[in-house]
Formats: sequence, structure tokens, C-alpha cells
Amino acid sequence: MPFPYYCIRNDSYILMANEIRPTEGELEILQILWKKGPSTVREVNDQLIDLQAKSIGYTTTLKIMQIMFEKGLLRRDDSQRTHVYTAEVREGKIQSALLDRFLHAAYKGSASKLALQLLGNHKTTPDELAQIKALIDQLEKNKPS
Amino acid sequence: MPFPYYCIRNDSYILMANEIRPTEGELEILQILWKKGPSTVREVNDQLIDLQAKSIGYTTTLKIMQIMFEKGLLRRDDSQRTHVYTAEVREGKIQSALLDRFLHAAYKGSASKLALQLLGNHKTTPDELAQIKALIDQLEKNKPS
DNA sequence: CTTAAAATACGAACTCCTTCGTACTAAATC
DNA sequence: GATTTAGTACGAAGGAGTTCGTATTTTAAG
Repeated sequence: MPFPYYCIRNDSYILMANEIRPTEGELEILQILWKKGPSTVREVNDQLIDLQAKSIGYTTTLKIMQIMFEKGLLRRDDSQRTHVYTAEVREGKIQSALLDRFLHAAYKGSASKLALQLLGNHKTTPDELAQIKALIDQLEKNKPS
Repeated sequence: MPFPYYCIRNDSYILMANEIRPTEGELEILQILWKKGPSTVREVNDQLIDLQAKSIGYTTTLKIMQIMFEKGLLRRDDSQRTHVYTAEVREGKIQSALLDRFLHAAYKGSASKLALQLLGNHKTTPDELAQIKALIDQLEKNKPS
């Protein structure tokens, strides 16, 4: 049913097909690697268990990380017996790709509707609100149409 | 690997497990029903083909809608031979649930980071910016902490 | 040296989603 | 009334993701 589809970004159309699209499970591993830097399977698995109440088998984490390596999501240093994995994709880039997709799937592309619901539903600190406001001011300046 | 997890909403914790969570394919059908109102499988299928360049078999749409009915996502009037389906879930509620999940999975719950990326990446009309600004002003008033 | 511990590789099972073919049934057409 | 058309029901296949058990290998400990 899904894609491919096109998406406007900086005044140009971008094809969103075959985008890098980690699953939720893969994303949790990426989060850990983005935060902690290069890590072994053991370290990632420990973090995973720590972050979630749920227990998760070591070989499960291993398997997923091996698949992520095959997909090109992770780099792997196997010069030592215990391999060390690193995120091969940038956090911001993945988030952007996922955001595009989510925006299209759930909000039919209406960024403002998403923004309104986001700010309405979730706690945001005064600092963060000020930051967003500043960005809006800047956007309004740059496009005074 | 996934859930369950908890999420803050209006100062109280809400369990996000077993949330209503339509797939991307189901969401496309819901979008059509939200927009067009009660529809037959044929109508939905036509719309689906129309919206996407891709062709999709009639029985495929039928099957998915039957499953959605079983899941409680759709209501069904089978008094006539040709059944008429209606969305059983509200658009805003589904979007909220999906947004919570997405925010947690991709941004570790940082709504402001999502908002900044959203406004930065996507075209937003002056009107929409003004609307968002108004909401922020209101939020700042209500919580002058 | 033998044994235990820890790591990787791999395959199998399970679930969920999507897709379609086929069978059956009711309605409309000739 | 017979045939074509349009609808529902259902099952089966295929793919993707997750989970784990087991086998194999390497390192460390006794």
C-alpha cells in the first residue's frame, strides 16, 4: 500500500522512496549508539535492558545489530574478537527522514497541524517555547511574502 | 523490543501499551473515510488507486478493511449486500496516539526538538506560523512559571 | 592442559502485514 | 430462466521484524 511518494523540501521535490527507514527496535539501538558512541553488543544489550523494564536476550540484540550492519545502518570493527559497532547514519538525517514519512502518513503533510497538536499535547519548557518562537520570527523575516 | 512505556500528558502518566496503532496501509484507508465519510469497499479502493499511482487489488482493500473491522477501527453496516464502512476512531485521537509514539521512538520525547526540525524543514504559510505563534503566546500566559 | 566463560554465526519459529486467487452468493441483464 | 456482473468470505503465500536456541570458536581460569 505504501510508497513511493514525493515531498517538498527547500523548494525542491525529493523522492522519498527507498529511504533509510530503521524499525522501532533498530531506532532504540541507534539512540544508544548516538548517545554513547561506539559500543559492543554487550554494552548495547545492557543499556537496552536498563532503559526498558523488559528483559531482552543477548542474541536478539546481536542479531538485530548484525542485520543493521548488513543494511548499512552500522559500521563494525571486527579486528578484535569482540566487535565494536558505530552508527553509520546521522541522528538528524534519520529523524528528518522519519519525520517526513510520519508527517505524510498521519497528517497528510500538514506540518502546521502537527505542530499545533505537538505543542498543545506536550509539556514544553518556557526556554523551548522561546526557542521555537525565535525560529518562527526568523522564518517570517526570511519569507516576508 | 518495543513497548510498553509511559508518557506524560496533562501532568499525569498514561500507559501507552496496547494503544490503537493502525499500520500505514490502514491509515490511508482511515484518511479516506475521515475525508469522505461512510464508504463502500469499492469507493475506498477507487480512491486508493486514485491517490497512488500504484494499482491495488479490490480484494486486498476488502481484506484490510475486514481486518480493521475486527480490530474495531471501522464500523460496518451490512444490512445491504454492499457493506458500508465508517471510521470508528476519531482522527485527532489517532494522530495524538501516533504522535506520542513517534515522538518517543524518534526524538526520545523531546517535543521541542521535533518542533524545531519540523518548522525548519517544511514549508509553512505565514498564516500557519501566526497560528502557532498564537498558541505559544497562550501557553506562556497559562504557565508563567 | 582442561574446563568454563563469553563472543559470533546461523537457523528456525512466530507474529504481523500485505497481497491475491478462488469459492461462493446475490443481483442485474439478456 | 440462464448468464454475466459485483459483492463477500476465506485461505494461502510471501516478506519483514523479532526472538531465541544451538553450534562453533576464542579467550580466560583453574
